[in-house]
Amino acid sequence: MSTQDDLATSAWRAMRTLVLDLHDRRFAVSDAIGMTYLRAKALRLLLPGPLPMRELGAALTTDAPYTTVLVDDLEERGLVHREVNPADRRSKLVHVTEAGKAVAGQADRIQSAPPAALASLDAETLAALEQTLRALVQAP
Amino acid sequence: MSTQDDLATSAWRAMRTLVLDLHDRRFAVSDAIGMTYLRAKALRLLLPGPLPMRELGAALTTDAPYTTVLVDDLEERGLVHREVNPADRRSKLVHVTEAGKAVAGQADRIQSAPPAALASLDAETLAALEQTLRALVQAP
DNA sequence: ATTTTTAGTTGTGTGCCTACAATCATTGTG
DNA sequence: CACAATGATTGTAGGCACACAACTAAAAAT
Repeated sequence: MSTQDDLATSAWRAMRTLVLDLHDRRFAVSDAIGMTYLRAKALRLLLPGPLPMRELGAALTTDAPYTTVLVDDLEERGLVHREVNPADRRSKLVHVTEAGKAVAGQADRIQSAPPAALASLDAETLAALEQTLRALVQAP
Repeated sequence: MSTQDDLATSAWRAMRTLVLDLHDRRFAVSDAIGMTYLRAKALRLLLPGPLPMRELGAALTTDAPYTTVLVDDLEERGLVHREVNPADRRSKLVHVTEAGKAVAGQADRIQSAPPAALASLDAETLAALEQTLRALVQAP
């Protein structure tokens, strides 16, 4: 049982090392698109559909005032626009513009490009890895 | 070939989601030990042995001036101390104190605790995952 | 021996993010 | 209707990390 825990810890440590140390893409992303990682994350979150300010802030773990600042900036860049929520005129829905989608896609392409060593695993190993990881993401 | 790339991208995305979104421990760490994640990282880097300021800064990707500020802070907290490098009296070796080791250990325990779903994988799947991830970390 | 290079420090300025208080408009509740 | 609660905004203050310039001390190069 101790071995099981040790293996899990080792696997988790390796995963963290890969993502945080060996292949951290945050610098590359903000460098390529000329804005901070948080702004890129906001655009990414808006891709599936518009969100009210409040929900966007919750997803970014930013408080309401800073969410306003952030969306102001994205709006000035033409990547996003606000619309009053017809269901509740207090709230505003944030939509991504076409330009915003382009930037989000660019950021996603950089972030999601797998490390060379991962891409060149043999087919079976890769398939098994992918399946296990996907299950872990889905897990409760 | 396209499938191989897709699998690699999917695996990489899942890994990033796990580490960055679902099980980000940076808040928990800095909250528990009362200092920023970067300071905790510095302590962790010094665990295997003392490092000159320059190498520590390189490992943290901080420039020389900020490395000084950072080590000043850790030294005031009693977690670290400087000694002139006997081999080159220009440079200083940063050592972790016993108190520093305790804090680093605490941080590491929080960071390295694997998610429940990972720890409860069946033995074969976990062993295969661990082996693959460890190979990826070692890869050039 | 003079010059150049390297390691570290001090000081200054700046950007991003966080936190909190106060305000306005709109919605829900007694 | 009066009142409280909610969504968003404006303003302010602070910490962390980053970047640049200038300086001291020691080592290396010529």
